[in-house]
Amino acid sequence: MSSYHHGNLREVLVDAAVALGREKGPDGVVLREVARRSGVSHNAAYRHFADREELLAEVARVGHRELAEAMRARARRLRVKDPRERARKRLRATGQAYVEYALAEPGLFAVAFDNVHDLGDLAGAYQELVAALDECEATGYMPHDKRPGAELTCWASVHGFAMLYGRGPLSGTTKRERDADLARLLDRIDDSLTP
Amino acid sequence: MSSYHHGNLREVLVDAAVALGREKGPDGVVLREVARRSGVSHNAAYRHFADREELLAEVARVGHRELAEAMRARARRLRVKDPRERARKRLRATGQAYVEYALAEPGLFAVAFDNVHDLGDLAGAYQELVAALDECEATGYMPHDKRPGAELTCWASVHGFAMLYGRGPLSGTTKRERDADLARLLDRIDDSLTP
DNA sequence: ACGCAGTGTTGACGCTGTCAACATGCACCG
DNA sequence: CGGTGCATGTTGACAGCGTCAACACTGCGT
Repeated sequence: MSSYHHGNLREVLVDAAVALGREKGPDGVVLREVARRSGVSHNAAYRHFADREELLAEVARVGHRELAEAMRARARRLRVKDPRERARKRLRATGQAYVEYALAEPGLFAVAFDNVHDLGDLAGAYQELVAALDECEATGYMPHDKRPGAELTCWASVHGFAMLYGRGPLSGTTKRERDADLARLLDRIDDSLTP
Repeated sequence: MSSYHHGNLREVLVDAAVALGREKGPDGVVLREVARRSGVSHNAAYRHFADREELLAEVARVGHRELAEAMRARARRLRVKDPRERARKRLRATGQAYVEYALAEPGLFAVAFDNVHDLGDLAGAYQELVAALDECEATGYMPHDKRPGAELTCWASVHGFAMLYGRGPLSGTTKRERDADLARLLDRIDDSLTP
């Protein structure tokens, strides 16, 4: 054993906790299992986190970052010239990335949303949505009177979809059918924001 | 003690479990606490439920019923003559009742959605939504080409709203502001379903 | 009158989060 | 250079949880 004092135990613990969150969701992030996987005694984590809650919050932060990054990455890949068409596609891509992340990482997504209490925690993802909507308005794709509150309606639709198809009552749906349903949802969002 | 054999312990246990679910959500439904509140030893519940999961499923069923009933009650109160206007108001009322139940009973709502695996569990509430949409189509308020998949978009919007404003990142919002946001959401649903 | 199936109880096990007491080793101060 | 204090890791304990096995009571059908 190189050192009794670990050096970067905190980081190792967070990594293990994130792995557990990814695999099994919020209830899978168990302090003693995190310690086991980190090759350290139970209780070692208490030198770095006040309690389980605090470790979970750290895992949640990782989820928030990954979600925001997934949305940003998807927007960056857009190759459209026409400004209005670009704005439209960008809003769509934002929503699609949100749902796809939620379905690809159900465990982390659940942790991320169980441990969020104000909008600031989701600043990254939220600002990506705001930027997409701003572009829709700036290019004239969306009329000004539809702009207020548009974040909420878009977010709610997409978040609800992720919930219903993730661990929810529609989780049994085929991927094929789910994709079609998502496309339709995005169509309706378009309809609701354009004149 | 009137009788060693209780008679209707199962019912008593479910009631206690429902009360706990209402107060503290899914994690609050603790077998031993349910037994304590029912004035019975821990383990008594095992004569009526295979495990905690099975008791939780029963609590969830109560949530499903209450939700469906809240939606039905709201629809029944409608007093509108003009068929198209009636259909419009009914759809609105359905969504509003859904959100209001979720926010009024966050604990039970969470239990209900954590323990649902197929659409059949929510048959009551779902059929209320289907009926409202059918009426929209039948009266010509909604064009036929918008009908397919309309359940999903409506449900997703409203469910996402309930999540975000319930235990989610927007739970800090004023009731006043929340009501305004909900009204706007319902407006957008209207926009997306009408030509 | 009796025995048996249904229902409730007691006690145990291993798991969890958390607290208190103890051990270790690095960094700094004399 | 030698000691010491503080950060960090360990050990052991406790209560609470879900669950299993063994036991106890009770009333029903024969």
